[in-house]
Amino acid sequence: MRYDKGHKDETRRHILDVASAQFRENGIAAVGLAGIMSEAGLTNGAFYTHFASKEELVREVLADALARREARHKANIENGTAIEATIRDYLSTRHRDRTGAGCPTAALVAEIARHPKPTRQAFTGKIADIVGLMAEQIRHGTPEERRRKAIAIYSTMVGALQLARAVSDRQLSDEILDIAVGTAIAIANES
Amino acid sequence: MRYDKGHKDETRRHILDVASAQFRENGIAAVGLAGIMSEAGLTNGAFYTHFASKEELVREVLADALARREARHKANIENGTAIEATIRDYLSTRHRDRTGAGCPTAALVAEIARHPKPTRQAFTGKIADIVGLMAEQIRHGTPEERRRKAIAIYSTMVGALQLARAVSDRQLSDEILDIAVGTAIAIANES
DNA sequence: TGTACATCAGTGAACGCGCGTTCACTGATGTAC
DNA sequence: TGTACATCAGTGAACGCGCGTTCACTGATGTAC
Repeated sequence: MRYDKGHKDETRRHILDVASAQFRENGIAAVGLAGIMSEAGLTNGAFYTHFASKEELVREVLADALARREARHKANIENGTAIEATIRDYLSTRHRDRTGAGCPTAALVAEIARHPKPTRQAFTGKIADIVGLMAEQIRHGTPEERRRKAIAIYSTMVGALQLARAVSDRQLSDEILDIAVGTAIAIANES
Repeated sequence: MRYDKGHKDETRRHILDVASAQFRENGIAAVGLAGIMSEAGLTNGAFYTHFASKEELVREVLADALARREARHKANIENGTAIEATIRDYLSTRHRDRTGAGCPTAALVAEIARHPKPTRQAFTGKIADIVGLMAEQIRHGTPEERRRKAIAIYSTMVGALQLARAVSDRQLSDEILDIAVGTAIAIANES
C-alpha cells in the first residue's frame, strides 16, 4: 500500500475530530462537508471513502464525542472525584465559552431531536450510559433514587449551560451558571 | 390603495407565524425563505417588502414568540394559576410532541447562541421578563430567592424538554419529563 | 366628471454561491508469475 | 530479477439543487387638476 498501515483509520479519526468540533461550534445544519474536509486537509471526494453520507458522519460523531464524555465520567469515578466537582466543571465559564470542545448534548440536543431514528438511537444509548455513571457518583439514596437524581441534574446542567451561552448579558449568564451549580449540588445531596 | 387598510400588517403577522412554526419545528438554519413564503401563500420577492433580511426575521420571530409565551405567563398570574400547573404544562407529553407550537427557547436556544448580538439581545430581554413572571408565581422566599428559583426551574424545564424530545426511547422520554416535574416543583416549594 | 399620474404590496425570474453527492482518474505500493 | 497487473486512499471537476437576495415589472386603487 502507498499509505502506512493504519493510515486510513487515522484519517477517519481526524475527519471525525474536525467534524465534531465544527458541529458543536456552528450546528449540524450550518456546517458543510467541504468545510470539514478542507480543515482536515483533504478534498471533497475523499469524504465518501470514509462515510456513506453526512447523516452517517453525524451518527458517528455523536457516538464518538459522547463516548469521550463517558470515558471522562468513568475516570472521575475511578479517581474518586466528587459529583460536586463534575457539576462545577460542567457549569464553568470555561465550558460555556468553549462550545466546540464541550458537551455534545448541550450543543446539539435540539438538532438531534430532528434527525432520523438511527441518529437518535446512537444518542440515546450514550446518554443512558452517562446518566448511569453520574448515578454511581451520587452518594445518597437507593439505585433508583440516584438514577432519578442523575437525570434531574443532567437536565438542569444541559438547560443552564445552553441558556448561559445564549443570553447576551454576561452578568446574567454567570448568574445562571452559579444558580444551576447550587441547584444541581442540592439535588445530588438531598435525602 | 389596492389592498385593505391593515392588509400589510396582516401579511407580516402571517409570515411571522409561519416562520415561527417552521423555525421551531426544523431549526433556523434548516429553514429557507422560499419555503416560508410559499406556505404563507406568497412568492419569494414579497419577503423583502416586510423584512430586511433573514436575520431580521429571526429576531422578530423570537421577540414575537417569546412575547406570546410571556403573555401566557401573565395570564397565569392573573388567573392565580399555581406554578405547579405551569411546570406540568411545560413538561407535558403534549408540549414535547408539538415542537412547532411550543416554547421557542427549548426549540432554538443553542442556535440562538450562535446568532449575532442583536438577535441574542432580543432573546435575553424576553427571557428576563419570563423569569421575572415565574418568580412572581413562586410562593416562598424573598424576591431574590424567588428569582433564583425561577432561573433554576426554567433551566431544568428547558433541558428536560429537549432531552425528552431527542431520546428515541419513549419510556425514557416520559421518565425524563416525570422526573423534571418532580424536581422543578420541589425547587419551587423548598424553603 | 374624466383623465393623468403616484402609490405600493406583491410577482416571478434571475443573481452568485455553496450544498451533498458522484465519478473518472492518479499514483504509490503490493502481489503474481 | 523484471514486468504486468491489482489495490485503494485521495484528487478535483462536475452534477442538480436550493439558498438568500435583487430587481424590473404588474395592476388595483387613491389623488390632483
